[in-house]
Amino acid sequence: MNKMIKAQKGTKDILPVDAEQWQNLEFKALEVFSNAGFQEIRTPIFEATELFARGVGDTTDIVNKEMYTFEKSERSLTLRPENTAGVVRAYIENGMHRLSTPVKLWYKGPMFRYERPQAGRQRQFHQVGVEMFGIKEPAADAEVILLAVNYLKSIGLKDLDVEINSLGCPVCREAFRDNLRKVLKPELKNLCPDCQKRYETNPLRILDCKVKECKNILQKPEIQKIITSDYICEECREHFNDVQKYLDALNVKYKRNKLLVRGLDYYNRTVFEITSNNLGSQNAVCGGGRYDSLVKNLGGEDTPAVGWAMGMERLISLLPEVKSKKIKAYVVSNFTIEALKLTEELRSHGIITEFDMTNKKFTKQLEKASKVADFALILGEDELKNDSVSFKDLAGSKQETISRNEVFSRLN
RNA sequence: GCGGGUGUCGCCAAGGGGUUAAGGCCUCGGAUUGUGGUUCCGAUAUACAUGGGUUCGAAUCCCAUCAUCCGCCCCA
Repeated sequence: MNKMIKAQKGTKDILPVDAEQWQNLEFKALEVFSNAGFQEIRTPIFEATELFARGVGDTTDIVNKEMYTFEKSERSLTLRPENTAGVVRAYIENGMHRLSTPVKLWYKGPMFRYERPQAGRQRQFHQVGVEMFGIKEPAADAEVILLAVNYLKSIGLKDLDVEINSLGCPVCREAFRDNLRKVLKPELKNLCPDCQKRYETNPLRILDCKVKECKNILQKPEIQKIITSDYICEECREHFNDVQKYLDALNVKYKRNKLLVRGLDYYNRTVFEITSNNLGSQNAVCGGGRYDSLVKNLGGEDTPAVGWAMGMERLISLLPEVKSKKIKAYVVSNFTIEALKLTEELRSHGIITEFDMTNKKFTKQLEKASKVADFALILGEDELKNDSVSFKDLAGSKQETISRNEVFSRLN
């Protein structure tokens, strides 16, 4: 035998047994998002590397160490690690700011990140997500969060935890960042190496460091004072309060998590995450927030936006397994032409039908039928003479001979 | 990039140095000759991740590599 070629590390085949689950997730997405006025957009799987560097942010891990980048004709291209940047690019490039506001889009598809695979993490994985452009008001944040909750409900996931926070705007966040740096400076040497880097690149991320020493340092009163202070400015606070007011009115349960800091640079104001306790350490099924400056940063009109993405593999791992549907009817006959014709006729009536193509012995065909189908339709010499069919319920042992026409009503 | 666990047929597995490496499931073939789901027989024509080493002898002990899983980082 030749050497086996295997699926690459961190990639998986989605086999027929799983396909039904995937189809259901996709179908429900179409249904729920359309209902809320979101339209599907499909963007390319690879884009100019620069799009992600500028869009996602060049201090992020995603851009720094996780991108699948390759050169072709002296262009640097990258397999998309997420889809917000791509959707924003398409929004700008296609002049979608001229469409009536808001522009509401959703997408699904594979994303690629070069990381060590583990539970709930693959190198090729799938996300479903929504983006809404053109609305700066907090109602947009609330609608988008509600949509996430509704989608999860529609696929059968309830009781997940919604956490929200506000990162403030560039102005107030910068002030907070400076304060944080100031108060952390004396402890800089005692922070873990990662946090020492974060101190430079994104000090907010130090807040959710899991290293014990860092956690202890953060407990110091003078540091706590900064962390717990409501640093965001008046306008940002009002925005955030409204978001919460709307969510309350919509009966969306959430927790405020002051340490929630998302890893992508483009977020401002509202950020949120939806997590589950049943996922191991990769516990987020949904992450998102507002990104009011991204469209402008990527060369478009200044356009506020808010959106989220969910990891489809993680959703599926939370869902109970489904048994695949059985074949409805199995035609048992040694008259191949007649079996073919009856099968085709049943299928044209929308009945899932198979017949035995190998023309095996009667008992063998019936044995097969009992394994894969609900009903056997026996078409032998006698039945052919009378233009009838023997209709056998394979769950029990009832069998009766009925006319051809009756078959369809029995099976519907 | 860093830590830890695990690799025996398509799947689940037993065996922890000694002649043909159990068993179960699935699949396929056969027996019961127009009646299946039970039973019985048989097959899957060289399955111990790979490469070294120790040994008279290795699936079993050692080393390396690879794969996979779990955790860190980060994210969905």
